[in-house]
Amino acid sequence: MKAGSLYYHFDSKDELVEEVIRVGLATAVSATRGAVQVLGRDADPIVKLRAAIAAHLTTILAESDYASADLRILAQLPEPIRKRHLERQRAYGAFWSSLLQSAAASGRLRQDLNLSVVRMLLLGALNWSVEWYRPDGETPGEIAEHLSAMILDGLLAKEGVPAETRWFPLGTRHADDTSSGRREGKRKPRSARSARGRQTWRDRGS
Amino acid sequence: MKAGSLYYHFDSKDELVEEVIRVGLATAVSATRGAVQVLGRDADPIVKLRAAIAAHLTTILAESDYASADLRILAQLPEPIRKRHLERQRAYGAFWSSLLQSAAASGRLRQDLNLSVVRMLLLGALNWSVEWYRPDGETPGEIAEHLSAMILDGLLAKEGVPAETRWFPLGTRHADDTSSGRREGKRKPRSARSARGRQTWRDRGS
DNA sequence: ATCATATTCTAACACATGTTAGAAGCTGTC
DNA sequence: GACAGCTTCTAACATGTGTTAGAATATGAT
Repeated sequence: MKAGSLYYHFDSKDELVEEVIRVGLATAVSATRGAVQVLGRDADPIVKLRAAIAAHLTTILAESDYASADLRILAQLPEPIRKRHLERQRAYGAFWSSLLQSAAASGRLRQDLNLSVVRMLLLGALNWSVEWYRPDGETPGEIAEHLSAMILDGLLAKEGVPAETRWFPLGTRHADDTSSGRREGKRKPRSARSARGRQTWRDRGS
Repeated sequence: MKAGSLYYHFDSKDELVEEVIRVGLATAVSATRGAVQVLGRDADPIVKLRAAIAAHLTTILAESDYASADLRILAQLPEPIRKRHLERQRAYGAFWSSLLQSAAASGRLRQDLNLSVVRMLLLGALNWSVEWYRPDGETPGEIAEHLSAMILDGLLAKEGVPAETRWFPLGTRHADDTSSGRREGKRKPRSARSARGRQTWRDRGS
């Protein structure tokens, strides 16, 4: 299909984009909800969480290009589209919240964490995988197991853990490394350009 | 500065972009390395990890627009630039690997996880924060504490944990929800467009 | 085969974005 | 305050991208 043909189906490119991410989100929602639902109403909330993690990950990595497109472009969408989409995402976020809250209510989670932040970090670990996942590496299922292991063993309420390594304040900022080896490649010399021009700007990076 | 003036400093827009993400990466590297270095050679590897997490997060969220730009645009860079940048990132990845390996070598981490995957998931949770962080919510430091708590209490080697909730296979995919309520908004009717045209495409989303 | 309808293509257009040359405006030095 | 060198601006150009109308082609029913 050539570019122009698109306008038979959509009024504008933006409408197409919005539809793509809308379907992407819907696909992820459907897959994740479905994976949890088949477990039954009163399945272990932790098991539900694991299932949701695996389903979400599998969807964005292997099943839906729309879902991964969603994650990739969300940040640089035109404001009105972005706003509408964020609105749609709210329901999905609420679903994850409910998963976490159920787990918390069952007494299986530690009590000292803000579940909203936990949710964001959890979904972040999942979503960022579209940036590094390669089909020839670990499968989505294996990755999901890893994340579940990491996250849940941290979230599961447990006793008798040696609480030695406490939090540590931020270290001092260092100013090395910032301007790495200059690449003097094949630069066609240019009249008004001086080495100092570059230098000046670069210095702000440190 | 007007757009054209840029070309006094850079030969092309792509060169500017590459420089921005290069500085962004260098800033993150510098901050994180620095935060770990001030702890001294033989500080607790877990404490080092915590420091790295906090430093990385603070840099991308509050200190360097270049660093956050890096994360936001990396995915849709022109291939040659992207390739070079990935190459540069390798060293930073190796740094995180060494942090994890030190922790593992000290016997503080569980042995059943692939550290590469762990690293990716960890950095994913961190990096994705640029998508949702808002200055009026939790501070980068607080978020870092959350992530450290989640991640480390899962990673720290521990004994006597009731290993009840085991992994669960993916649930069946469901086909509901996918095409949510159609928005018949203010659509200017168009000659050749039929409802079925849209419908057809949409069906692929399920 | 024919026809109506659905879909795609062509070829132009408008508009946005990347780029350039040269003029103009700075800044610091003698 | 005049000069040289650095930096920015102006105003054009080139190229890329979003969009359109109408011609061309595919599809399915009769």
